[in-house]
Amino acid sequence: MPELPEVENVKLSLQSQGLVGQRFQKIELLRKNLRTPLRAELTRKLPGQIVRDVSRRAKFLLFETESYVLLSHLGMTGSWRIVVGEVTALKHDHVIIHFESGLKFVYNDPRRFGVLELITKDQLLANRWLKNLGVEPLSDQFTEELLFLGTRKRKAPIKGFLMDQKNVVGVGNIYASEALFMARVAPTRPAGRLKKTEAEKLVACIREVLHAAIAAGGSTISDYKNSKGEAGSFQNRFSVYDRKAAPCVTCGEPIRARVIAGRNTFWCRKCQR
DNA sequence: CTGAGCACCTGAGGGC
DNA sequence: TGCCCTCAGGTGCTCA
Repeated sequence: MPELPEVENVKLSLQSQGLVGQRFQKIELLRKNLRTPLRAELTRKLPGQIVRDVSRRAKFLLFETESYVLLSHLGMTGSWRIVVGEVTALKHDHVIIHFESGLKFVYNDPRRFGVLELITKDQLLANRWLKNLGVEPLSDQFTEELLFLGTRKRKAPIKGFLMDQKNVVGVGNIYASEALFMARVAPTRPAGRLKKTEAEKLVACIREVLHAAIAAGGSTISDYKNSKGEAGSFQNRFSVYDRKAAPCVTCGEPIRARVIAGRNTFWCRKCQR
């Protein structure tokens, strides 16, 4: 479900709904596992803690309290919703968090590829989910040098390089295709054959696509919603993603689709080289 | 080290 | 209507 723009919008909607400042009262675990075990320490350690900050690192949400950080990854189908008053349990609700204010915070995830883990603050850098993550694409650290030098001698397609979270984070299957289209680089191109000027262009296009998608509330293909239940609209502006055989928005050539780096990939063979 | 393929899981949609 | 197949926004593991 969610790439960087969607996770960023979940973060923003949670902030606007007043999650920061809420004090945990009770945590209900409705099952034992998501992708990893839901540890019972969640129910013991969080009560009494206050949410001090909600942030995002790569595709993870970080709920920070005085002593801990609650890490949440939405996998493909995870979602958080805030409920005022009684919770009507839905299918695939797995965790219900009660705050002292009466607000409820509910995690739903049909495929259960998500992750929810509590760590202490001093474990942040060493944490297994966070320690190997690459640079944030919207930060100053994501530069053309990094992309150019990082891709030298890489033979695999550039699209896979962009989706590998060890290199740059937050870019998934949708935005890799969209950014490559905007930069006019074919997703099949061996990463090491990227020219310097193209690396520069690609960095700018990744930023531009992600910013535009964030501003549009993310992309809702089937079920993505922010914590207020609002869908995104960037799917209406896809240039290539999920547009197999449809005319290229630039030249009219039918959009190609093929599995690259393990995922269905869309591009224009005329515009992208 | 790199890169490819598979695994995890449920549900939606298409073909028959 | 029902069955079977394929595919889906992610990512860690194993193997060559």
